[in-house]
Amino acid sequence: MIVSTKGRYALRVMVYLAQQPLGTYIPLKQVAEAEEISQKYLEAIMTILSKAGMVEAVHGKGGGYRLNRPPEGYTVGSILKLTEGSLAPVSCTAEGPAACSRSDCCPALPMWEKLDRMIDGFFESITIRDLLTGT
Amino acid sequence: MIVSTKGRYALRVMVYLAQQPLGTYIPLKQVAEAEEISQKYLEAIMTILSKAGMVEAVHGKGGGYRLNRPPEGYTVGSILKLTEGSLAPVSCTAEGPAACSRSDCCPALPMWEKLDRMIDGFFESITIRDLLTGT
DNA sequence: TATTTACCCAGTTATCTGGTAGGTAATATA
DNA sequence: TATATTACCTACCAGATAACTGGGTAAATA
Repeated sequence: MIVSTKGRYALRVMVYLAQQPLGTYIPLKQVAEAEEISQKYLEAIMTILSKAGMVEAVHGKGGGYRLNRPPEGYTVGSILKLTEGSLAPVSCTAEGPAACSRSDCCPALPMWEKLDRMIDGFFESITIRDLLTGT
Repeated sequence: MIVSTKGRYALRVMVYLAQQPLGTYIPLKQVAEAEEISQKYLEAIMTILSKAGMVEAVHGKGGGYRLNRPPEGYTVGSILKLTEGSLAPVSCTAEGPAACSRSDCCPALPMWEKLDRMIDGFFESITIRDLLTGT
């Protein structure tokens, strides 16, 4: 499994926020209820997105989260990489320092690298707007 | 991570067997030593491949494993599906009965399905021969 | 000051990964 | 026939990860 609930929840929140009136802050509680996701779990996810500058967060009453770019400004890849850490389908291509000792003679390595690039290209070619419009 | 060591070890064994003199049975011990893989762990993997008819196994002295098809007769996908169980990158497309309750309105589902088909097509288009020759 | 919100940290339960241990069954050779 | 060699079977285990939960603190507003 490449993408866990963490990344999928993040995408759902971004899509949800993209559907809200422009500029308004949406409290997490509302998102969690609408999307039927554990609010506590979402908190951790949103903090990641907030720290990375993907969303704007405002404390206190009337606060919450909102997007700071148009939906087409977010690629699915950028959100998943943040929340999942990596999208590498095999550890062979994921780790830099802890590289496989057989990497110089591994007959499968080129395949993994190709797959890696393919998956990255796939996710980078899709934006939140595409998810909204079903393109 | 889509592919764990289990699937990667299976591929390595198949490549190793493909490099041996035609028709000879190779004991697991030899494979494990040459590939530096835990023999006990490999046993479990080879039993899966053997039961599925991917390799021929012969007990006793002079026995071992050998391929029963030419290397181009094995797709990487067929081996990985056996050993990994599934290559689905998200649980959304993996489970049949335990399907997601939001699948009918999920804006991301088409994306997951497309990715699923892409990955499947990728692995099915590569054979053990391709790994051998580096094609 | 009280309430509402985001944010931080620690623990929990279940599942999966990558093994290990200790056998049994089948086959060949001496 | 005895012995060694091989595949195969069952069970267990330690560590990591996923997916939460609980109990706070900090910031902002009414």
